[in-house]
Amino acid sequence: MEPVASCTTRNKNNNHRCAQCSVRLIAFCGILDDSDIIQLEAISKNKSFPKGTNIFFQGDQVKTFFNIKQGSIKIYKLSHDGRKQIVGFLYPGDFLGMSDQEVYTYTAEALEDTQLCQFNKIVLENFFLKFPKIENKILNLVNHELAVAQDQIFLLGKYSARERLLQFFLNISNQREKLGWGGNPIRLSMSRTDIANYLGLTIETVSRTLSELKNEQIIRMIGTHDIFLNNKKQIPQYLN
Amino acid sequence: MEPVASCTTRNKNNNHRCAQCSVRLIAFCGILDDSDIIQLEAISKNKSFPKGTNIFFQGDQVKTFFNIKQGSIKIYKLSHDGRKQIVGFLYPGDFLGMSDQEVYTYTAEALEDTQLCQFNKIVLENFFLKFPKIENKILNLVNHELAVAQDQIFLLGKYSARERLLQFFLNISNQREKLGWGGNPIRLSMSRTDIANYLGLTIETVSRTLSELKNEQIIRMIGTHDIFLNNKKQIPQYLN
DNA sequence: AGCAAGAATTGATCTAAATCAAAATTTTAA
DNA sequence: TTAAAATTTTGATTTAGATCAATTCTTGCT
Repeated sequence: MEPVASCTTRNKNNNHRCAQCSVRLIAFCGILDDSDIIQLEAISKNKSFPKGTNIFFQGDQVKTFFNIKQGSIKIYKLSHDGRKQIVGFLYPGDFLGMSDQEVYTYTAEALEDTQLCQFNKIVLENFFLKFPKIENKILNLVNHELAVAQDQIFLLGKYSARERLLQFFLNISNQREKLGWGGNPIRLSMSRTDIANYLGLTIETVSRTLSELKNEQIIRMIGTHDIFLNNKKQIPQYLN
Repeated sequence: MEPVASCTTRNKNNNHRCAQCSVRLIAFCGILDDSDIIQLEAISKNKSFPKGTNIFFQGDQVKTFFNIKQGSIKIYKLSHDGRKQIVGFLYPGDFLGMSDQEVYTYTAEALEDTQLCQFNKIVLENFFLKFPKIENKILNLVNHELAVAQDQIFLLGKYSARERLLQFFLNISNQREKLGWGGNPIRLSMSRTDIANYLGLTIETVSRTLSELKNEQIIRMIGTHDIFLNNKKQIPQYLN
């Protein structure tokens, strides 16, 4: 085989990546059928972000949208005086980068090596005109993000430290199930510092509460980042 | 004049209510021009909700969407064990009733006598197909709601009681300015109980903190529901 | 106008989680 | 493989805001 043929083969495979994509069923692109998705593929680009790298910064001009294929991301806001608050964790299938302004309203950072599908904002917005279904699906996803944010407001306004952690684990577990990656253990891709920040607590409180939950056999841990929910069905009771 | 003519006149006026509507400039319908808005008018209905009445309940099937014309609304979630958390206040121009599910994920209640513009969900969704601009504008509004919710997460996660109240007043003040109803005083249409609930505090803490802010001349109050920000530009400093 | 009933304020005490401090464990890198 | 750095856990103490408890102030209502 000559190099050109090999290159063609590579491109061919690349041209079918959407059809084979593991998150297609839950991501916005899933609304398109096999024949239409080829057109979306043509305007998308694969991007890799190693652990700890920033995907964009709060205040940057919005020029690109992303679809998460693999990995996980934290999004956080900084206040004028430097306080930081994580406002969400994003997982495969989530859409990232839309804003109500011309600039991103938060910073996005990869929690582990992460694969994204990248779109130029203008190009994708023009694509909406051709396939309004996509815009509708994205509206759906944004509505879901809003519901998740409102749940987090409830958690921060009304839940105790123990309830916050249990709810957090339930959320991750449910998220994994949606991806077809259900069951125990749950891998926590974020540090204790990130968990504490997200839940409006300190690392000390998180650590102490985890120790309590372990003693009471409600959870079990392997190392520091893999967690078993011993009886998931029973956990909602502990939230009351 | 005979009654029929008078009735016709009334209908005529009614048919122009969108063109004259005070919130058109900021609401989703503002994206349509005078000739198109007549069609939107035809599928909309005026509704009045007296103070304290529910517009819909968490768990109800989503059958109608609303546009707020006048008044204000609180939206809140209830947990299984009866705890309540207000997740937002809505004002003229805001779009209400969309959900990521088949059912509303929160309850909506009028804080004062409130005028809404009502749409059947299915009918409006079909309207999107004819005027995709509208769906795009609503996507914008939902993105804004999401940004507001993320700001509230920051507030609950990182701000002290005093900062929460000051930020709350700034938000209302900015909201009023957007409506062209800027300047002091700000009318608080909600009770101390609602403010406290929304800010993740107790009424006692809200009351005490208000007294402090009054003593320090940062705010001034007329009665219990009208509030002056003595130096609005300076307030962001107190947030650090 | 007067008087309940609810809403808001003020005071005293308590407590969950924060902060300060140190030890143990895990990860990284040489 | 080991040592340094970083992360996590555990302990002692403090504190902002919650809770419990009266008053005071509004606001409908007859």
